[in-house]
Amino acid sequence: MENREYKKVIEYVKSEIAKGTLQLKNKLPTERVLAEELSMSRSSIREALRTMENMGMLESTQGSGNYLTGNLNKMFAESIGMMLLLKQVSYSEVNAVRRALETDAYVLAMGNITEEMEEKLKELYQGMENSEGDQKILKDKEFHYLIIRASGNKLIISIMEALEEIYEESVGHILKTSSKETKDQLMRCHKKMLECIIGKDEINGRRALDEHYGIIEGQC
Amino acid sequence: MENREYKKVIEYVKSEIAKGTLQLKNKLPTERVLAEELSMSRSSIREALRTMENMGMLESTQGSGNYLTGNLNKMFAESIGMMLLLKQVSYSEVNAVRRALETDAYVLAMGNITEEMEEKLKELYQGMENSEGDQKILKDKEFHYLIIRASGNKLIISIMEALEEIYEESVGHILKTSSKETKDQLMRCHKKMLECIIGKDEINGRRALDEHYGIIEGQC
DNA sequence: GAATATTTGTCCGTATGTATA
DNA sequence: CTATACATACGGACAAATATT
Repeated sequence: MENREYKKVIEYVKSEIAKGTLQLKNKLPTERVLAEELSMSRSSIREALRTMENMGMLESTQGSGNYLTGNLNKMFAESIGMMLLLKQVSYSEVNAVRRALETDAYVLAMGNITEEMEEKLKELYQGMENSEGDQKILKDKEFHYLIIRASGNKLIISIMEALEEIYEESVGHILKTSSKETKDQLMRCHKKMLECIIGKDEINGRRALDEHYGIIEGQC
Repeated sequence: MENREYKKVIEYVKSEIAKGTLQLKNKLPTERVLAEELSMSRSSIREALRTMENMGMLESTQGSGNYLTGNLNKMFAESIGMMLLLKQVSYSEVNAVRRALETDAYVLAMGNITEEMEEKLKELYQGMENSEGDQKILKDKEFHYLIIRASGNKLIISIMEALEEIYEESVGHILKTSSKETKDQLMRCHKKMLECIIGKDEINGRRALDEHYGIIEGQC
């Protein structure tokens, strides 16, 4: 069907946001009030509220009310996870998206990164070298995501954080099972990434990231 | 809340897909049967079905049933549209994601493109030169999306198609209101993109796309 | 084509758990 | 602690669209 009743509620919420009368963290009218105002049953209102909750638009708290939130990023993980489950896309294709976005983020980060961040990156890199197992994987992730966050592009950050959940087993597994040679290769990539972001060397930085993702791709 | 009843239904559907007992286009058990099997009320079942419908996982048809579909891409448009509405991300940031993904798609397309596609691209380019207004915008879009589809990466295609809806007014508007000089500049980019994809010249092809998006960005 | 059964769409009423004043 | 407001969940009823006989 196309003409769904519950879409009226979503349209209502959107218009209230557009008008400025509904803002983040604000409480929505109660279900009964919404039902009356929009001339719908509570059931239909609730179906709409559920979809919006699932989307990350709002959060419902029993006994209190429905509050506008803005956690839309979790939907990226849901959608792509479902696509993977239905085999509509492959892990390799998801990986290509990751590479494209992280490369872009890396270049953007080059222009934004502060000295504090550079120090933190060095710290994380050293941490990677001096640790093993889960600890190393954690430092690795922090290394990448510090750069991604430093890009300042909130959409890229959202998507990459969503994809992090999907990959945390898969890539983690790769890192655990790969040979020492592969691990050393990855460490050299990280070192180059670190050097190039400090030295603002975009070309070699891109190469390091490309090599990094090439190794990951090869282990899939 | 975290422990939502309706999530049981989503988990149920996911597990059926994983087991292979539920496939695309298949009909789900009726709402009443689901209610009985999962020991829930029909209302709760319906809330779950609605969220899944909204997600693009299934389609409900009155009098018939609920059928598993796989149109997850529409959720990308919804989520990003909502982020834009809430001003959590800017059009400029969305543009950066488009650039990153289209550039990746462009390079992938270089390796996949057939002679027929190249002919079609030439045709579209000529069509752009020889037309004006909405017709020109349409050819422009077709030109870009032929390349994107030629990339073969179904996730990139999904995301870009979702972003197309969001940008179709915004970019269309830019093309309508920009000066002749800007338009000529864009045409030169398209020409370079065409030449480089045929000549497998990745470096200059990337440059052409970068220039193209730089112009779009400048008009925002 | 018509009649009947099935299934989703919508609504209402009620009971319960939770948050808030 | 009490009372009120609110979301959560259930079950029943009827309408509307579809499928089946």
